[in-house]
Amino acid sequence: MKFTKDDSQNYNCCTDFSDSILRYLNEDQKMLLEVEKQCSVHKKNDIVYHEGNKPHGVYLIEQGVLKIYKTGNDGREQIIRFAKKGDLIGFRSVISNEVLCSSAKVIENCRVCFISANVFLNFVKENSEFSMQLIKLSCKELGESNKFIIDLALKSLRERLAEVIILLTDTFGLDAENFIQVVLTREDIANIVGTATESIIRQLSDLKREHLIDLKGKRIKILDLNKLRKISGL
Amino acid sequence: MKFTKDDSQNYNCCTDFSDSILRYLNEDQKMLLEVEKQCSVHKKNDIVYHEGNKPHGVYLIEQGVLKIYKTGNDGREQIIRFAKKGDLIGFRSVISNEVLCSSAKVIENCRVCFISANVFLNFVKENSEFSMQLIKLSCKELGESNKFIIDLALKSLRERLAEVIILLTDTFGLDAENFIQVVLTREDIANIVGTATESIIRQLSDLKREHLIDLKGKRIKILDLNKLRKISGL
DNA sequence: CGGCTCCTTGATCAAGGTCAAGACATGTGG
DNA sequence: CCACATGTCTTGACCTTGATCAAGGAGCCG
Repeated sequence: MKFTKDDSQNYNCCTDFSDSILRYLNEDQKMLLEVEKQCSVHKKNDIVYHEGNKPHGVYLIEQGVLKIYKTGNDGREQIIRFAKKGDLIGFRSVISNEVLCSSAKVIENCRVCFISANVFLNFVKENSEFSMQLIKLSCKELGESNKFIIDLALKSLRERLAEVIILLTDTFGLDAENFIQVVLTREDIANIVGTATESIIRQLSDLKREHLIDLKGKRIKILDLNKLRKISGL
Repeated sequence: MKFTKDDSQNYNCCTDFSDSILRYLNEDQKMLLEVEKQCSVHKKNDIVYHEGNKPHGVYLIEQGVLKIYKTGNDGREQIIRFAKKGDLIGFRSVISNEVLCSSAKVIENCRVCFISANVFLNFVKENSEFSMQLIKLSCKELGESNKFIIDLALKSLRERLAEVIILLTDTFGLDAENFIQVVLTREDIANIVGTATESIIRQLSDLKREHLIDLKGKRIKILDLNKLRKISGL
């Protein structure tokens, strides 16, 4: 389990919360946060937190991409979702005061801002607007998780892969050439879709053969989003 | 879509909130609730709410059992969880102000207490203790949903069935003869586990042959909970 | 009794998992 | 810069799991 922490903590980061839930903190809380926050930098494959451990606090993603996943008994991992700039992670376990039920691993080098459990819980207790927004956030995530359950239970591999490609497109956007702006291994994709790496490779080349996507190494280029949407059953 | 509503609404029900999240309401709110609540009785197979509709409010289960499920494109349904006495359902959609993402159907005749969206949202806004508890509740459900995703993605049919039997035991308890105190069709069980009815029947008779459970009609008798736990991989 | 619904079993089949081998790419140390 | 090692991708062959289809049985109720 690798863990890298940059020494230069608490340099001037996280000063802009405008696109995160922290924008709902009041002025006093924002000032407190400036003092209490602990920023750090993590490299690809670093593990920011690991399931089974006690949560020490929450993390706001300043920059970069992480995967949030759980590991099964046989070691296979299932990716639950991704976190990127502006996302708050780790609050579920802090709120419900349970051990962490998932791990967070860096996919693209990132900068995160740590807020200790105490400080965070006080923010929630003392600020009804913030707590309302946090309920909304957890309800939104709950809705997404429930949708995920349906997908896994009721959809075929092909349908799920099409849906994941759309999800990645929505989450990370496309560049000028219509490539999805994130680089994942085939194994990562398999671990989102919930299948074997080889199966993903076969399904991807099917989609390429049908001219719905194109493949350049690990990068995926979107050719026909509408047909993908149709396949995914949305 | 059947829907039965007893005429005798608002008879003396729901006076005891001691085992539900509504116990965190303050005295004023409890009084308001007495005026605002709308109680009703629903028979087996009634649909209390249906996915895709706008949510009008939340429901507290006074008595009985419901299944919370989603329907796939091909009509197959996936049960997400059950609700019983003391459970609050429908709040996710009310909070995030989206259409209902699941349906609720009666499995055992039940009495529910309806609280309109407006009244409920005011409860949340005005009472920080209540809102804190609601965050906890939704985080707890989020944790369970995430666990469900792993099960579906990483576990075999046999493992999942063992886990569901344990879940049913924990949720509904055992009677004096060790029968699980809920009656589900084989199809219902299949729709929790996420598989076909016939597959469930085969797996159930395997477990019976191994003397881990016994079957009397629809009723399931627990013979060896420890081995079931072992199989489920918990 | 006849008409439901639900359960059960057997036969067959397809989707996707697993294993093995090779290709390609990337990175590292000498 | 090369040689090597490592990680990832790809393909083919094969096999297992569980889905589907079909038919019959059991229980229940008007």
